[in-house]
Amino acid sequence: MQPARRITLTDDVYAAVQALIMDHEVQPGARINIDALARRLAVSPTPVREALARLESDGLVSKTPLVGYAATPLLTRAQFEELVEMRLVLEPAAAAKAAGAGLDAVELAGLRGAADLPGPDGPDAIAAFTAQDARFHHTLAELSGNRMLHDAVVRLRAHLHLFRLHFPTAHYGVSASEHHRIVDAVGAADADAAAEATRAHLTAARDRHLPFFESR
Amino acid sequence: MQPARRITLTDDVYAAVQALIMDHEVQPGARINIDALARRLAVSPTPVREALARLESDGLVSKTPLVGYAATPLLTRAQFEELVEMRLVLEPAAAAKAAGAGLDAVELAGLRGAADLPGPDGPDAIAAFTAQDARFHHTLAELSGNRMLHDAVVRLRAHLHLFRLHFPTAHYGVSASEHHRIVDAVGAADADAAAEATRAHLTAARDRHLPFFESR
DNA sequence: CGATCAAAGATCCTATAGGATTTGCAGGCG
DNA sequence: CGCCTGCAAATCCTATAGGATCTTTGATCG
Repeated sequence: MQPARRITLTDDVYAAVQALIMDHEVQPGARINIDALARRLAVSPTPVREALARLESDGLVSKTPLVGYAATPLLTRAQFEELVEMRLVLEPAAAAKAAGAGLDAVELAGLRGAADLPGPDGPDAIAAFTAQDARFHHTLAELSGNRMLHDAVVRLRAHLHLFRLHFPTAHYGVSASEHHRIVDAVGAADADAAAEATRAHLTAARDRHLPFFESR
Repeated sequence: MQPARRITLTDDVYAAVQALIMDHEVQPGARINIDALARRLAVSPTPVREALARLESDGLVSKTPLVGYAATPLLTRAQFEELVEMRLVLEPAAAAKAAGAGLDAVELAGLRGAADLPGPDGPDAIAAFTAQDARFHHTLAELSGNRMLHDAVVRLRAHLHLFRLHFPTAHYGVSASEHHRIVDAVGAADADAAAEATRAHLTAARDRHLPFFESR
């Protein structure tokens, strides 16, 4: 049995700062004061610095020497296109591998459960939607059986999450049916269909998000 | 003109530790003492700790709380297979995008120059071979025009480099012709041929490396 | 002879203090 | 009126010291 309690402050700080950025409590592009953050979290600057170094690798903050850290600015349209391209490379491949992996009933049920998305009711509907959508794509990547592939997908999700929360007009319910098409193909062990369904979902999602860039 | 002098110790330490691991001056799996490393590099533990945090994100070291850091152990056969799978997802896509990007003569010449590989003569022939091979795949990923794709490929190279140096029987000259097939396809702006040539190269390289696992 | 327990050593983790650098603003000059 | 120079404040960066934890070694008991 593990202690279940966090042992290192660094991990706590890492999670806290990640949440801060994800929830836009610190605006994109805003500078991050190490000392202030340390006081706010009631820890010393050292673990803060360590956590920020890890977050820099994840691309959530950027560091300029002798100046400080800053939250990564919002994605430009070009970067967004790159992100979609990258997802189109990774996620169809993950879906295909999951389809060919011979999943058992439990794994398939878990994926199917993650495919459903919450409706537009309730508080924090946007956050709930985003979290559940992330869970589905995470699970799909995990079921590919390739850990490196999974990690790469998770890495990208951070950026997408960041982007979406800032343009909160999510499209409830639209993605769910597309998700289920993917699940069905995976369940049928049809690798080509799974990849194709994933491609269709990603391009559709891309087109849904694209209008947000018109206003900038 | 840049100061050319080190601005942050952390970056220097990061590079130094990376080199230490890449050159196997610290054995895979060996523990890394923070204080000893700080003394060796003549810096304080703080920047060392910061650099190690970044290296952990890169997967070159692993941390166990209250115990310390350790160099990542050698790839198991399963992990090696995963790595190849991952490369088969990323690099053909990168080659295809490079082929469709309409490269100018300068860029194409740079890629062609990187495709040649040094012969088995001279000191540090293995290191030279590995470095040049890395440079080719690096350049190819960069010419895809997608920064995220490029970063992902670079991230994987670290692991492969680690693996190869430990099994130093490289296959000089074999890869070069395969490299040139890729360059030709990219130069002809034939995306499908570029992807296929890259796939062929990667699977061939995989088969060349596979025998090393028999003896373990 | 093997296993268990205890204590010493080493190491990591955290906190605090001082030096160096950048940034912002005020004042003077062209 | 605009631009530049100098100063002050804030911030980051580095170094050092102390507390907590794990690992290891040695001795003792079954």
